[in-house]
Amino acid sequence: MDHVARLSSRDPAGRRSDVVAEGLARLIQSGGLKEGDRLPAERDLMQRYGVSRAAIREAILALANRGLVVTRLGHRPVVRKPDYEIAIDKVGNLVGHLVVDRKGVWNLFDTRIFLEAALARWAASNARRDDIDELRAALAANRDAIGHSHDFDETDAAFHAILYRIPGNPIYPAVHKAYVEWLVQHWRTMKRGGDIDQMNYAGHVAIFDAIAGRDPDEAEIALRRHLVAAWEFVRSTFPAED
Amino acid sequence: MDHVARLSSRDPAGRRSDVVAEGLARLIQSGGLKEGDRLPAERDLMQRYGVSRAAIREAILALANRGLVVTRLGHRPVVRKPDYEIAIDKVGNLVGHLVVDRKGVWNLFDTRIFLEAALARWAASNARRDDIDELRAALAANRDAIGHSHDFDETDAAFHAILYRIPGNPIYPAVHKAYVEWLVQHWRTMKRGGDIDQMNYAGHVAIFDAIAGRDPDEAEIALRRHLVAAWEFVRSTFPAED
DNA sequence: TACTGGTTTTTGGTCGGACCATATGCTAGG
DNA sequence: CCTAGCATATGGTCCGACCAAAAACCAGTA
Repeated sequence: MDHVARLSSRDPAGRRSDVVAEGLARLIQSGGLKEGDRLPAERDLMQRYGVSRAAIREAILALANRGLVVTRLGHRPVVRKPDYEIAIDKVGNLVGHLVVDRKGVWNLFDTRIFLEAALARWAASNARRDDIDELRAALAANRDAIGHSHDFDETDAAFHAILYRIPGNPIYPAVHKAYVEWLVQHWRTMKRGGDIDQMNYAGHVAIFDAIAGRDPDEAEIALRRHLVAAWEFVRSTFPAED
Repeated sequence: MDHVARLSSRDPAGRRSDVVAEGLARLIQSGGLKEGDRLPAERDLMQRYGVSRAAIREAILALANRGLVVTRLGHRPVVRKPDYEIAIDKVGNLVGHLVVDRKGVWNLFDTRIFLEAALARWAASNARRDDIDELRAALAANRDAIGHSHDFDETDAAFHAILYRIPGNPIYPAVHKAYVEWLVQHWRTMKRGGDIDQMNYAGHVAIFDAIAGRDPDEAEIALRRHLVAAWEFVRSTFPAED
């Protein structure tokens, strides 16, 4: 009944902490520990699993690194079921380490252009009436924010976010959030005037018109043009190279 | 200035292990420790950072969980510069925890269809001569493998992999590798005969013909048809109908 | 010289106990 | 009733020790 039997001195399963982490992970995803539940104290767990507290701590740390629990000092670890956003968030700090050069950032930005172009195409073909209405509203908000850098960035991201939401797959919004987080540092540094906002807004208008006009090819073209122009600003944040 | 831990002696912004991990991570990405290098022994690090070995161990474990180092028993941790494949691999074992139900798997498979359809479209428009040749060769190998389940799976994946390689962005192959790993468990379980292979091969032929014929719309349609059919088999591995 | 085998050293993995820092809850005093 | 303060719970850190696996070393042999 108790699958967390004590670990014998000769265990084929690798590190103790891995065994504990695996057990706890299974416990969580099997529903034995629901989201928000606090898992047992370290001193309890070391008795249940028959291992030292160090092993327990390393196991919990592993879970925390995977995003399955959150740890606060003085608190028991709290279970947090992983969703796509957390998953991509976790890989985010890794990606942040490898988009340090222009090539890395371009690879990332390239996939954004590619994915978002496909999303624009999809929207042009499959967007529902209220999707279009939402885009229209976001576009209006974006226009009203021209000249106010912070607000414009907000409404800009909001407009693009709708494209990621239209297919109804929760993975896309998570990816979008990741793109914004990864790339924001590369354009937040540059000063810009209302003319740039004007240009970006015009790009949004073109995208919207194509989608509302149910023209997939034009939607893709408009979006590519818009993002390629945006890339020019991102690349300008890098020192001169090839 | 943001998430970087301050090294102030007054108020350590985080746990000691976090400070150490951050320091080592910075050391790695700054090139102080090149790929393949073995970082100092735990007993050395505890002296350098002036913290206990437990803190060092937790720091190294954190790095290992992030994929920046690999640890083997009796070995010093070996630096492994993160690449896209590792990044997605890391998020992979997380995703594996949340694609337990059909809805989760469908969300994932849906993105694959979406992305791969866009890739097929791209290939139809932008593939070079040798890309086409490679597809043709992969198609032939796939045909010859009909009836041999294992070989067919191999050549099947190889054919699709080419689509991910054509844009020349290393992120796509990494994503493909992840798809295969995440989804393989859901179709490896089902028995199938040569007729299924025949059907899948026919799908590949249709995709290739459309790409070679430079017909983006048809390429996307053919690929969607192919993968939607494949999904039917994936879904059949789930017991209850909802 | 080159190989082979075992011995010593290095190094990660584990353990137990202790102390500290913080959060929570209980309790006594206003 | 409310608040300050103490007791408790719990995570964070440290120490010193031992074990096991891998590596490094070295002597003996062919």
